[in-house]
Amino acid sequence: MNINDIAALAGVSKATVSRVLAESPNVRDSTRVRIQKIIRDNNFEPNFLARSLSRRKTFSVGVIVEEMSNPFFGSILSMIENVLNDKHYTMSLSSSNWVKEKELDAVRNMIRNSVDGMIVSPIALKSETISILGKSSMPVLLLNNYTDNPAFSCVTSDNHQGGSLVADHLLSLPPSEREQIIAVTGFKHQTLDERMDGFSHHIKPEVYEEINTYEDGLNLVPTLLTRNRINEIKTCLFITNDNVAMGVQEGLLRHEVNIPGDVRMIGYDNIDFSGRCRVPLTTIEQSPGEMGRIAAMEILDMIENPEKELRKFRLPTRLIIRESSPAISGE
Amino acid sequence: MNINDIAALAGVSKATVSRVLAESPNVRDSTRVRIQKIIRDNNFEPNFLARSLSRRKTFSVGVIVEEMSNPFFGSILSMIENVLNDKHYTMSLSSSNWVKEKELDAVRNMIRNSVDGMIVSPIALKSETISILGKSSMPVLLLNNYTDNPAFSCVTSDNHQGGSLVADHLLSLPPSEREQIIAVTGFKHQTLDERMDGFSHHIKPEVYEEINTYEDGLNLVPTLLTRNRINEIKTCLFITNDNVAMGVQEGLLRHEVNIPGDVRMIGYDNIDFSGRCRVPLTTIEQSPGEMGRIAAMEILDMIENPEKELRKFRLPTRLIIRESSPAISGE
DNA sequence: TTGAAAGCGATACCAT
DNA sequence: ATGGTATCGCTTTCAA
Repeated sequence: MNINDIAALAGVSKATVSRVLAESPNVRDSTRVRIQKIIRDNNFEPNFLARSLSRRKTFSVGVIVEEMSNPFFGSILSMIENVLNDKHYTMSLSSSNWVKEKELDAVRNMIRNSVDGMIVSPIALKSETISILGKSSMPVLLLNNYTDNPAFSCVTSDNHQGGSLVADHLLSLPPSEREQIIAVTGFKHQTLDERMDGFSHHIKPEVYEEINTYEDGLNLVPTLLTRNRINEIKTCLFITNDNVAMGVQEGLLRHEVNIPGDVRMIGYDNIDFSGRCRVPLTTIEQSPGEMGRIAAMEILDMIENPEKELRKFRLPTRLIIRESSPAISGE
Repeated sequence: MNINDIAALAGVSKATVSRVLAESPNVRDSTRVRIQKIIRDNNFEPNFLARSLSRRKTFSVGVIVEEMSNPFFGSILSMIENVLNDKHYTMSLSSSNWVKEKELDAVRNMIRNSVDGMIVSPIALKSETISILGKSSMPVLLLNNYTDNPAFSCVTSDNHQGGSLVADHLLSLPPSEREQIIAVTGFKHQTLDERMDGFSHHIKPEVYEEINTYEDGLNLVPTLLTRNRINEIKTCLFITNDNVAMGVQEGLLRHEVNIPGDVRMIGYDNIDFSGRCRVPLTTIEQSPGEMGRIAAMEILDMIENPEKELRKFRLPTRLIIRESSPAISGE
């Protein structure tokens, strides 16, 4: 069943049916109604491939994230999808799973599928992906990454500020509460670098890197005990990811380290469970939903106003104080 | 830049270029190599809209779930996407957010976009969505819902078995450990009905319904205390959803109810944090990743073998015993 | 091994 | 207000 069949049934040309489909006013009311009835009766749905090919517009937006089972991205994606759907756009979703070849394939695929624009959370900024996207004439918005490159709009959380909020919090404590400061972070990624950067501005912590998962966090604890003697020296732990922080907390509790008595902990992300774990976590809140909303609105704006100048958004973060590191006014 | 341009540059017809694109063997090696070089040099990517229109095949699968920020669906979606990508298919994703009109719109949209098949986790089985899908000739796989309707393949978790595993666990306890049994469940949905069904087969619990969120769980506790006197009568609580169970647990702990001393708790889902909360939760494990994997494999199989008969998968569940309701051999 | 030409299912311009 | 037709970019027969 296609537009020709409908035209034949209605005894008109397919041009007229097309006009009805496009809700053009240039159709006599009586014919419009007649055609609409035939369309409904036959459950006819226009073929968007053909329409897109002809219109050179797909009403679809490609979205690429590093991983989609991560609740942080889940919130972002959910919001992106809602906004796109409201505006009658479709979301085409891929995840790179942190491998650059997959990311590049995903980009190529979206180009081949003629998406109207892309929202990409790139693994890294120096990459073939970014260079291809930069050359393409397609509207591209970078999520979770900031670049000066004028080819891209950006929506990120202000990670630098987040890190410095943590530093401020620690510096507000009496020195006896922070005899030793240790930072735990994951693999090289702009977001984490910025968090560490903001944090290290006034503080020079010892740093553990490449601690990426809950299990990594759990396994780090023996090292912290023997190498850093955290049960003897009053320690503050800044962990740049709540999920990892959960692992560390579990490890500490298993070794009967008192939180926050012996060790203070500050995480990052404010995932649902950071407020619900054994010792609720002081952490930095981001706004994934808001990031998704702005990203989606912005890419649609870029698609519909190609000449508009690109914008860079940096969303503010907020320190959430909980039991794992309560506030103490520092005399 | 399109296939004609490439053809012109290579001094051949577009038919030949098309053959090269399709990796047809019927092209002289020398011309193939020459054309490939030109394609690469010009960063030419074939237009899949045109290809799909001509081939009547999009290599895309539509996926509709109730909500995507839910980690259960996150795991499913992530696996579906991986499998699809491996086979060079694309995932087009929508969420209904539990509203039927959105679900129906999503289905219509996917039909218009000529997806090769659909995986849908429907809000309900009696609905216009299902009736439209049933009539369509497109391969459709129902996720998280079982139906005898031969038009659909199904991939579900064996919720009935899950519920009865919980019942078996409780019945294995000495009667003094279960003076009172209460079930807490959410809104009407096949998965929850089946869990309750399997559970209630040998047990007739008092049931609280429409308890859907963490907060709902938290707020239920006062009622449990006053109405069911759970701090006086040794109570077993079956909560058909771990997230809600977390809320109930938090509420109980705030009221200084001892778990499992005064009240035993059993949840359902085995989400990441059910093993990490204050009193680790005895629960039923599903395999969302496995569900996603099977669903994706099956829909691809259906797409590529349209005549094959449809299958219904019911994945087994497993009882995970943790502190919130430890095992006791019931004398 | 290659090319010419007829689709695929819409849109949109130009007539009438 | 309506119809005829070229067009979007590619695939696929049929001939040569």
